[in-house]
Amino acid sequence: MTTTTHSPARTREELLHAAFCEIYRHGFQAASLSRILGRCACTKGALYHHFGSKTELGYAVVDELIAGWFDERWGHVARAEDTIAALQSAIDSGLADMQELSLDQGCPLNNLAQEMSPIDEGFRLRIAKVYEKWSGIIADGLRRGQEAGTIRRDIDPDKIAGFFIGSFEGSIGLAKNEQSFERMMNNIGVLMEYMETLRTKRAA
Amino acid sequence: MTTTTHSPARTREELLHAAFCEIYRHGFQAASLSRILGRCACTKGALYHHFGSKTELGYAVVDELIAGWFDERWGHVARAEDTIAALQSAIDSGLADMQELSLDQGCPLNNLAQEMSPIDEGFRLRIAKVYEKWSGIIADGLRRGQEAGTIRRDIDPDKIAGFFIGSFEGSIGLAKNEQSFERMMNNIGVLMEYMETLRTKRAA
DNA sequence: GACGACATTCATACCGGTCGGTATGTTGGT
DNA sequence: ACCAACATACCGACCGGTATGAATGTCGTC
Repeated sequence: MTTTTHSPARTREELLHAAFCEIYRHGFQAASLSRILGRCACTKGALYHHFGSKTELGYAVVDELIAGWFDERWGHVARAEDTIAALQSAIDSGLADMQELSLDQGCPLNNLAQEMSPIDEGFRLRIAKVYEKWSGIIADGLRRGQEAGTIRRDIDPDKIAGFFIGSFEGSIGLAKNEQSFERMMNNIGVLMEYMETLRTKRAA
Repeated sequence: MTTTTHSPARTREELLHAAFCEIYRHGFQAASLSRILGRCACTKGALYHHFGSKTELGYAVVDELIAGWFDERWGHVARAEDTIAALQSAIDSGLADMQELSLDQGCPLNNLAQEMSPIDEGFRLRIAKVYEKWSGIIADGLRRGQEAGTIRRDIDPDKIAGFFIGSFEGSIGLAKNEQSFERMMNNIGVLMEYMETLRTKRAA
């Protein structure tokens, strides 16, 4: 079991991580295999042993890395009693990452979505799956609130969930171009103020 | 003055248009000069006569094409009495374009912003200029409304303008990945409902 | 437990194609 | 004669992908 060199799974993970970094910085199309390999000290043989093509490597980054990070950040919303408060706490706890990463480079998922979804159906479907899960968590939470009487019944949870995600991603994208942390916080602040208006008077 | 072939200005415009189309479809980095040239039946000599590099060609697309289109669509908001109604009418009048273009390809400016702003300061500044003008028009309109008593005085026009643009672009981006016109209309609908809450009770 | 057959896990060298960019030639107007 | 406005041919660099071979276990057999 113990090997002097890397285990095969370890090499695969290193490739995935290196690929993600290059894709995050330059986009998928402009991320060259040689730079990815240089970043993790692997060779092309290792890459094409674990992945059939550059595209499949990109797919794996979405499925195995990015999708997991979204679960880490937003998963607890699914088990929270107060959905709106849970969204706020997810934002607050990710604030450090957002200041140092999202502000410069944006959201990895949104970057890929904007670049690849119109030209590669495989990327589009994989990205859509992540968005659907995220959206479903929020919508379900709002529905639970409606049943519990804490969220207004005259709003459509699916619409609101889509609006939240769209506004959230749009705010990161705008702030990234403006290089303004203040812009990002302002926009998210307005968004969360709006979310608060979805509570029933009884809940407030 | 009359020439049998193209005038120099005409050739330049054709290059700009072809470059925009390729950049819009594939992104700036993946837009190859050979495909751009094939699209407008020009040669590399013509391109490098009018533009110093591929990057300068891209800059010109932002400055001379995209910026102008934003003025066409949103410029009238600057002269409108009811800013929120003017935003709604700008959306309504652009609905056809949004259904056939934005839904598949997204917003040209936002696409470029997400791809290029982190890796090329020249792009970032040119794109920021367009966003600032757009944002300024909306914020100024809201300020006029505040002075006239039709817009609530407890809101910050600059914050709201940034939120509007972020949500708007985010909604287009989300709908583009989901390929759902309904998602886009839902999100913009929620956004405009929120904008309506910015009116004073007197104005409503 | 020694040994050979086999599969896994890579490393190296190389491929044709395309990239952005340039050097030089040609043409038409003034 | 001169210069703007191109057209053509060509360049080295780099791209994604492949062919081949070398280690390194893995496992059945005796």
